Amino acid sequence: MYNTRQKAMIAACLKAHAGEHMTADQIHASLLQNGTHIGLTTIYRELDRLVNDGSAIKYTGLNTNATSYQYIGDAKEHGNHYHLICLDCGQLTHLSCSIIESFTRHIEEEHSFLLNSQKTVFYGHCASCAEKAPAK
Amino acid sequence: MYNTRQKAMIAACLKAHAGEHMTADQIHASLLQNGTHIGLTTIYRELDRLVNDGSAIKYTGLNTNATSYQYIGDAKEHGNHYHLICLDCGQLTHLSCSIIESFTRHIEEEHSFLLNSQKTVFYGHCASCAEKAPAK
DNA sequence: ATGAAATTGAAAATCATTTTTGATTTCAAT
DNA sequence: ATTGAAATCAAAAATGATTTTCAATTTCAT
Repeated sequence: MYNTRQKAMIAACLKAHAGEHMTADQIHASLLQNGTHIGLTTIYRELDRLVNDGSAIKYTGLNTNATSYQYIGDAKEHGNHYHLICLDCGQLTHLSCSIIESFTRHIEEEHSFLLNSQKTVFYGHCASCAEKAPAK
Repeated sequence: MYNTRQKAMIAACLKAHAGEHMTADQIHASLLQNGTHIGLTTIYRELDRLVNDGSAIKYTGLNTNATSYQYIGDAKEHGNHYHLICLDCGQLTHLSCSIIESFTRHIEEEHSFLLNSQKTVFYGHCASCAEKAPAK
């Protein structure tokens, strides 16, 4: 795998926005603002690679219809943690808690299923959004 | 909301395939085989309604790129349960287990997040697929 | 039976993503 | 440094799932 300016820039852009998730288009636009033009095709290709690496998560079907991506750290360091996404505001929270291990183990031992923490995303409502919209 | 033949047939088709998930196209084709032609537009519209009702789940980004739907029971009876999907074979399992409540409560009390069991899907590997492909 | 409101569905539009293709870049070997 | 094969890039065209439009049809409360 060759190292290219494009790969570096795309990864850098995602890292720079580590708190948010971005669509391929947004990354494209953001890079343009910094004077760097990279083909959308390349951005899609590279995002796929980052997701496979485990360096980014891919979100489909959030409030919008466009797929978005978020940086979650270099391939190695992502321990066993999950992500919570608010269905209203889209805010993402990292869930790092000892309960994960016991839960994962239970699912594995009692239900014969190996959870994938990278592909699984918990959807729901964050505290502030849950207040606004009364329980349904 | 008016009752129509189309609504009935689409729901019936999903129920008839309760174990699997189907794309809009597959439903369209399946109905055709039974001699019923219903516009794709209508099928999409109706599927959205079923999902909002909580009578069906919508899956995006499984192995494929097409969205698929699965019947999960009438609006009322879907208690607090989750769904496990195997990333390899696509098999869906219902997770009804007391651990859900304690897990949900923990997330709510300790992490201020209200999980939505309809929107959240656990991805991973079922027992038989996990065997075939050694742990990665 | 009547008609307003809801629904249907064909055709056209949308739009994110993928494919194609040919040019360009990387980097290991010389 | 030069070379060249493998990898990568990116514009344009294609794809294909989903949505929108809108006129015709159907439902059901009155």
